[in-house]
Amino acid sequence: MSNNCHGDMIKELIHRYERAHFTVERKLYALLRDLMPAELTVDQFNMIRFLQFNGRSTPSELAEVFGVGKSSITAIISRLSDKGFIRRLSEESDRRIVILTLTEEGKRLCESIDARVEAMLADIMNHFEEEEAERFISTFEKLADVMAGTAGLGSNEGKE
Amino acid sequence: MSNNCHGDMIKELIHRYERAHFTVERKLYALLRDLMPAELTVDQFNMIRFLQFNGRSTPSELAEVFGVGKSSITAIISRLSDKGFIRRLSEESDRRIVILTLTEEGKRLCESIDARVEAMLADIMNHFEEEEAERFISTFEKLADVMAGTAGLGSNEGKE
DNA sequence: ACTACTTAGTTCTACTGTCTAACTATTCGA
DNA sequence: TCGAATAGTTAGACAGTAGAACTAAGTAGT
Repeated sequence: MSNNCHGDMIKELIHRYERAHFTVERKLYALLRDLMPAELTVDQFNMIRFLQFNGRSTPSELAEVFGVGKSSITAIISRLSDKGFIRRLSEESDRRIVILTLTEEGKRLCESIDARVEAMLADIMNHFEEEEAERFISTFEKLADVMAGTAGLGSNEGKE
Repeated sequence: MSNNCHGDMIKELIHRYERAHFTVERKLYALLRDLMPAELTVDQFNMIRFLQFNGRSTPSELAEVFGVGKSSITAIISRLSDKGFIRRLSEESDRRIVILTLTEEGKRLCESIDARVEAMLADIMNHFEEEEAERFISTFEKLADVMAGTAGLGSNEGKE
């Protein structure tokens, strides 16, 4: 077993990753939560945000992207629709499909929170040299690709 | 404004970070969820895991570490205690304090899930050169330190 | 054209995690 | 000893989640 030390090395790296991940995620979530206005949760903001980038979407697509069941999406969308941030429209060509878009108020709200979120992230990022940040994010993107590729393991396929 | 391009650079990095973060977190959570046995949620596993590393803890410490209110901890601990994974004991020297430890069954369960989680993470990590992984994790740890330091902004202090 | 299957989305029910406020029990301090 | 502080729990509310049953709409086979 000449690769014993290699295995231990991996184990060590995993352990370090887990610790850092735990801290970063908890803290980031807490910071985000503090930036939310009273009428919005972090999850609701993420949904609105996706719609702002995407322009429009459907419940099925959101369920796929967010990795949750469609009934969860219905619940979130209904709350956001009640608050007047999201509009539901039927697709002309296939009336089963629901088209989701932001209302003007939704767009405004999203932009104003977005600005604060970016400022917060910029604050954090300023603790790093540009080169280190660039390298970190590049690896992070590679990780995202790997994870997206490992999709098969996600096994949310064919649900509902 | 000679640093306009610098600001844009930061903005670009932030945007890339946000996209990668979103993908990685959603996927990681989905993978984790799939590793959980029927009787445990991901959050419950995280709590058990912390106790395994820490040996023992108290509701107050858990609330601090996990960044939530003490009543949330009571709820989670009660469920885990009902299932026989966690034991509640009163501290001799100050009977207000509750000491939390894992039962033997809790330890066993944690170890078996842990093995699977590590295998899953090792799988992902094998997509990277050791040097890149090492550098990534180092920056990640630095980020964790920065976030922990930014604690003041977390504003969960003095809650309850 | 009629029937059966599929797909998109919603509704209903149940559970977990969360917060806040009110409460109990214990300790500390003046 | 009495009042304040501390540790934890309880109760009530709500968001997010899953799963099963449901509606509405489109698709295919015959």
